[in-house]
Amino acid sequence: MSEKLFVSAQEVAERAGVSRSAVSRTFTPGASVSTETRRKVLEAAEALGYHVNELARGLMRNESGIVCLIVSDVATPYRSALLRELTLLLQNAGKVAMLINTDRSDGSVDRALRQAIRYRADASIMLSGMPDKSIAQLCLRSGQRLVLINRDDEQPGPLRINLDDDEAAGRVVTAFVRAGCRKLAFANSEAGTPSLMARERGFVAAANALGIKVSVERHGWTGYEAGKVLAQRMLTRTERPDAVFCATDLLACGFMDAARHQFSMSVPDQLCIAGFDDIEQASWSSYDLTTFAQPVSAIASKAVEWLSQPQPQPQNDDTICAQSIRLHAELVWRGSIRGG
Amino acid sequence: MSEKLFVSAQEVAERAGVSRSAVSRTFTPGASVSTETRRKVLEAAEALGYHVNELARGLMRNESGIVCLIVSDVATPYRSALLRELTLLLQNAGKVAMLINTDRSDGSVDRALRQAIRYRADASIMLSGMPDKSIAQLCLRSGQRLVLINRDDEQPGPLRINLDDDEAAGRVVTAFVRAGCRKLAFANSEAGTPSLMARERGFVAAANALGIKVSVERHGWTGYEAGKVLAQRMLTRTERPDAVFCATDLLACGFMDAARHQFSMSVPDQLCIAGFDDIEQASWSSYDLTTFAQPVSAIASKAVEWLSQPQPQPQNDDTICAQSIRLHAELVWRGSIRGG
DNA sequence: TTGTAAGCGTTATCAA
DNA sequence: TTGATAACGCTTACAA
Repeated sequence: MSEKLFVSAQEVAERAGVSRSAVSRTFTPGASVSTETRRKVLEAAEALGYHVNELARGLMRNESGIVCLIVSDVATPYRSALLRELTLLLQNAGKVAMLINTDRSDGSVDRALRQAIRYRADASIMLSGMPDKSIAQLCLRSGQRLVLINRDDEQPGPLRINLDDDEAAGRVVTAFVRAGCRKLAFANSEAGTPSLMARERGFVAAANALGIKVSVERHGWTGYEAGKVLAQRMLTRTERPDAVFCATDLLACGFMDAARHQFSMSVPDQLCIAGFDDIEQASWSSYDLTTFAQPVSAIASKAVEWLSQPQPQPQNDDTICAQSIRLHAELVWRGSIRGG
Repeated sequence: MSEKLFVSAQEVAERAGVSRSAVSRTFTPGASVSTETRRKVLEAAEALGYHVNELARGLMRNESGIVCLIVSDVATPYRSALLRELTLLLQNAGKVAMLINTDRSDGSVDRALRQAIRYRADASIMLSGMPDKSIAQLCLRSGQRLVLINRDDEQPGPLRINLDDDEAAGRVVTAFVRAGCRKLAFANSEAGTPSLMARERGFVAAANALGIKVSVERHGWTGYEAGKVLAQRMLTRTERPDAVFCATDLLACGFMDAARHQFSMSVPDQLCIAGFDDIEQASWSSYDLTTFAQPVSAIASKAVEWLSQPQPQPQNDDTICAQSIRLHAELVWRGSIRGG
């Protein structure tokens, strides 16, 4: 807006009595400047309140330092925890996070990626949604790196970080059975994201392998309220489950509250419950929920580490060095399953 | 990085058989282009996968479209809710959010603001911390706008959004007294931020006006665990309070859990509790907490609205059109105080 | 309505 | 080590 308000390297150079390139070099790590010129420049810069213009620098270097975080439901405990970790590590790596909110509307994710391209982000990290194949390819062709966290393995993108959801789900079955439960249930949302579905499949498969049938119910969008509704549905049946695995902690909290306060059931005596994510609330005394911990900091550091590496390889247009990382979700034992 | 990967307006112009300025105009709302040229340009752009370079555009226009959100403890329910609202509204206003995480270390906030300057952000919105006066002045002189949410009224910055914390605290006293409570307590953190202290002062003052003494305790950093510790301290005394106002919902949840599960007290029969923020968890059945709602969306829309206004006025260097907005925190009645 | 040309604040190249 | 000079990709007078 309006008249030249920010101080430019030119002005600093004039005041310090050096060339503008001397100023540039002073602020470029690893450039050769004599201590004397450096001192003069820094002094002038300080006095004038000069700060490098990253817009111009990014234009020249073809590297903006910006990393886009594409995410929906930022206010959700698990998402915000991951966000915290990512922004922290990005900052330490000398990058800066641009936050783009998506919703469930059509094209929301694509718009986010286009935004990332317009700002010439060095990379985009997707925590939610699935990008259209063509737009993702455009990102990659443009030299933008793409990281997909807990997204589909089918999705395009050079780095994919996933958990062992299905295998984890199997471990819950073991825990439930060991606690003497035989009437298992799985409470899911209708979101249908790959990780959610993998948990469901893994749970059902492991139970079936033991000759146990699982009643599955899906409702809403992975929130507390949906968990309550699911409980209302499953606990009003003639044959109540004696153990339920909820696809996320938020569902589990809602389920547990409904079971206790609306159906006067005691957890874990009459009903064992397990969740997934290990959000902060899972450890609160009122819930004391047995759950799987998302290795949030491991996820974040894998992602940022990968982004900080120079540039993997020459890039042949199509499958650009796709890489997949599978992390382990640790079971956190608490009081919502009998006989820990 | 490597060879020119992104498509430039130049290339689009060549393909479309027009000048580069025609391309520029096509992507500038309100510029004069004939429908025919526009069509040709859009076609070529689509085919080539062209996207305006906001870095270069920002350089020219002296307006980056970037708004920095400076915040600590992003993963906290209230903060992340505010963050959600802000990013959403900013996007709708055609801006983009840059997220900068601060911590309690010295200079953390100043570093964040310097980052904002380097990226030539149009504005910075501070949800946490207090900027050094000199760096804040630098922002303002540089033409960057500053919004302070729930910060000190003393702090520099042209737009300050605050709540009526002290007045709200007074209303809790009334509610407690009406419920028959006489032994009041206030549970605070050691953070000492202006809004927290205002709640404390308002509560104590209103109680004193009624001839009631308040026991005040401060501990930790406004989290669930701190609430538990505070409960342990205040409930092991010979004279237990019969009502406690916690400075935030997170403290209240911790306090309530400790009271119930460690001291077997019944809420609200033996102990009335109130909180502040109205985080999602406050409405969960296990807590059912009476609290004050932060008018999150009002806060966000006031901030973004103000940013979207052209540019208030000519700006005389020092106190640049400082403006203060005071919003009302509504009491949300739930079950943690008797006799709602 | 269109094209030409001059900047915006950097960094990179290349002599000196 | 230093200083000119040419990019980078865009917008915006100004002239046609």
